[in-house]
Amino acid sequence: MRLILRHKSSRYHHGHLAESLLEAVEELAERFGLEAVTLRGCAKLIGVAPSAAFKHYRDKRALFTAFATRALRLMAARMTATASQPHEHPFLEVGLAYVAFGIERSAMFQAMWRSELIDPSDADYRQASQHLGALLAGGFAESLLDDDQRKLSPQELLAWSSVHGLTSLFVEGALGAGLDHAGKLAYARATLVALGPSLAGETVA
Amino acid sequence: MRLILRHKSSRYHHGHLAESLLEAVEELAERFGLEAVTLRGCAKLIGVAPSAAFKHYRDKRALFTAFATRALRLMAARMTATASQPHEHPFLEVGLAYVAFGIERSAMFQAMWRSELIDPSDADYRQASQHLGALLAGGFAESLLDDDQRKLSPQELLAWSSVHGLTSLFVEGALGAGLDHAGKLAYARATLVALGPSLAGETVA
DNA sequence: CCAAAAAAGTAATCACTGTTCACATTTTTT
DNA sequence: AAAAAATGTGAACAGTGATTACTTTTTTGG
Repeated sequence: MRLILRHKSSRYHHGHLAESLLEAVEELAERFGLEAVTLRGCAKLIGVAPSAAFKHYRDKRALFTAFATRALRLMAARMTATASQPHEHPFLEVGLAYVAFGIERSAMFQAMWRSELIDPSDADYRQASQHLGALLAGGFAESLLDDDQRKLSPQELLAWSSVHGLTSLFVEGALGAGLDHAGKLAYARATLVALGPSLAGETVA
Repeated sequence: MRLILRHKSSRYHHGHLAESLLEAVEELAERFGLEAVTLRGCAKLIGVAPSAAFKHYRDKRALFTAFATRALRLMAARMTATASQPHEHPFLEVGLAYVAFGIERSAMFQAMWRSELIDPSDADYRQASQHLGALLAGGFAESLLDDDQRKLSPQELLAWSSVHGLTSLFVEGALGAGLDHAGKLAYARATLVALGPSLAGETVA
């Protein structure tokens, strides 16, 4: 990932600072961990004064909320792309897209579920999370992070939980330490295949 | 939970500072979130100078590692207690113990999986995580966080993933926002019951 | 077209954080 | 009882998020 620095040499205005800050968050989070991401660190990486960030985000939480929002949208896009193609077992492939996104962009996956860093009243964030929720409905869950969510059926929740748990264990480092990307995905596929019997006869399957 | 303050009025030595700091971490994490827990905040809550903490823990990470270690041990104890009683469906009950622990002590559950806050080379931590791993073996997983872990069977990993994912979704706030404790557990039970067909004929079931 | 307003940057400063260090007090050991 | 070890205190340090007054650039309306 290439960071957008300044447009030309030493221009006063950066031009894409809001965008660049999001990229810096991911860059630093992937390298040093989400907890280690610092507003000043992001600003320095981009080559801008720390206080410039506050012209685009009210505070650090707003920046992370925007980062989580982007994560939700990217994940949704990936699942949509997967679902739009014909597959023998749609749930399996969409579930694997969920896992793959988590493994490949672990900082984003962690950020989108770390509620302490997110402002849930943010409009963009709410919209993105509801959109992902609608997508999961096509896969295995109706409504995500919604106040008046209908109760998912046991099979739907089981499907979501399995996929989410599998991804979390990989991302948290509790699983697959010795496996490369392909190995993790193969392991995940075998696990989700084993879920088949529990979903048989469901629209989810 | 009552915090241990000072033994008598204004005694110079606290007497149980290491222990008290761990309790303070949980207290503050449950109230304000794990990210908001501060060494100085813990010290102030106990009524001690900030620098006193460093006589018992090398740094903040060491304190959190001890906290995660305690979490692993408490969870292991709870699962052991559940497994030691006769049940019609042992996996189901042990899995529900996992979920219940996460819901009731969410700060601990979050801390034990937040690898950025943990020193994985800590001897106590390693021992506790291996012990929990051994317990999961009786339930559904052989080896946790182990370098040379054998590959879990798809069914074993599926069981662990489902339980872990379910707990995570509850703890992260993505699920069950409108449910009380009993409601969440009932929801979890229904979900894990639905996993039955996938585990049929396994030692796990 | 250009002055005025808005947008987007800077530098200095604030309170708070983790951490260290020299020192004080208590407890334990010899 | 003296010495040593353990466990506390208080004052510092650099790094953090955040605010403020100010500067520079871009956009806009008569």
